[in-house]
Amino acid sequence: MSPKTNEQSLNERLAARGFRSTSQREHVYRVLMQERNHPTAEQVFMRAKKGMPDISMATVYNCLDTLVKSGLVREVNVDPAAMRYCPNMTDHCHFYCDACGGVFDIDFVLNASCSGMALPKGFKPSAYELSIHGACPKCAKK
Amino acid sequence: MSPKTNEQSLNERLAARGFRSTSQREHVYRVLMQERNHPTAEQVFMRAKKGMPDISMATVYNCLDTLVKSGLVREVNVDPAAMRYCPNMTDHCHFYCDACGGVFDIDFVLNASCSGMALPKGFKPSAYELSIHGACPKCAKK
DNA sequence: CTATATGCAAATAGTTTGCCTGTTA
DNA sequence: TAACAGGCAAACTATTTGCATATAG
Repeated sequence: MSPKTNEQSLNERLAARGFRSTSQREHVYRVLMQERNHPTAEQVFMRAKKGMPDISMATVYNCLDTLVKSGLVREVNVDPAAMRYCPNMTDHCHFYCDACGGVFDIDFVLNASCSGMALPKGFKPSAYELSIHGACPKCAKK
Repeated sequence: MSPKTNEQSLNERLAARGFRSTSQREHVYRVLMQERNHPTAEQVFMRAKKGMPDISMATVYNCLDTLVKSGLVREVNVDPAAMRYCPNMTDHCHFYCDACGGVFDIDFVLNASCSGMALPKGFKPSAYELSIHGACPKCAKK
């Protein structure tokens, strides 16, 4: 993925939902793509300020919301304290390390044989989120 | 399950973790068992006040925390806005209806063939939580 | 040009904390 | 009778809102 491809995809995606392309939205998206460790909104804010000192917290929340609505970013909710954001839109789930607090992407598709069999008639699922808690490889060694 | 069996189990469970049995804890647990629709802490508080008008919000949070630590109640985190609580400790996941906001228990066990295959070496899982978003039978009809 | 987005600060919601009093084992 | 738990109110954190200004299309 070249940066240019990402920018194009960003603009297209925003436009597709009727959102304007702004420097703040591009910047927040770039911040998320740069360091993909599932930052909280607060962490995104602090990183975003480095390259754009005048950006405000409210704008970061607005941008994140817009990016989520445009399908470019996904909300992750492993930690009850604060929402975390992830620009990886492929099917995957999240592993939350209870020892170090880290969040890891796990490639994993809940296929029909797993997810469909016990869902009672009438329920129409639109999204699955699987969170796994435990110890990451580094913490498990101790 | 008779009420007496539950009380015994409650006291035993609390004692097993070194917690005392108090009327507030028993009451909060009874509230959760009575109407199992995954209430928020606020909703538990309002229901608890009916039979115990002097109970405080902080005590409700304390009791919920104690019950969770005793393995009698589980935290459910489908809705980012507020934590929800569920006294159903059997293996199941939660279906969150985006239309009406309801939370439904779905009997579902993530068995080894589903959950184990893609987890990279080194990760030691301790708990899984699967949340499904979509429309419940009632809302899907519209 | 005009609808939409930003920046700021104040407001809100959920949850936690401190401190003193009450209760359990 | 200690250690633990509850009540109350204030504090804290994450997020949202209102409003005036700026900007994209």
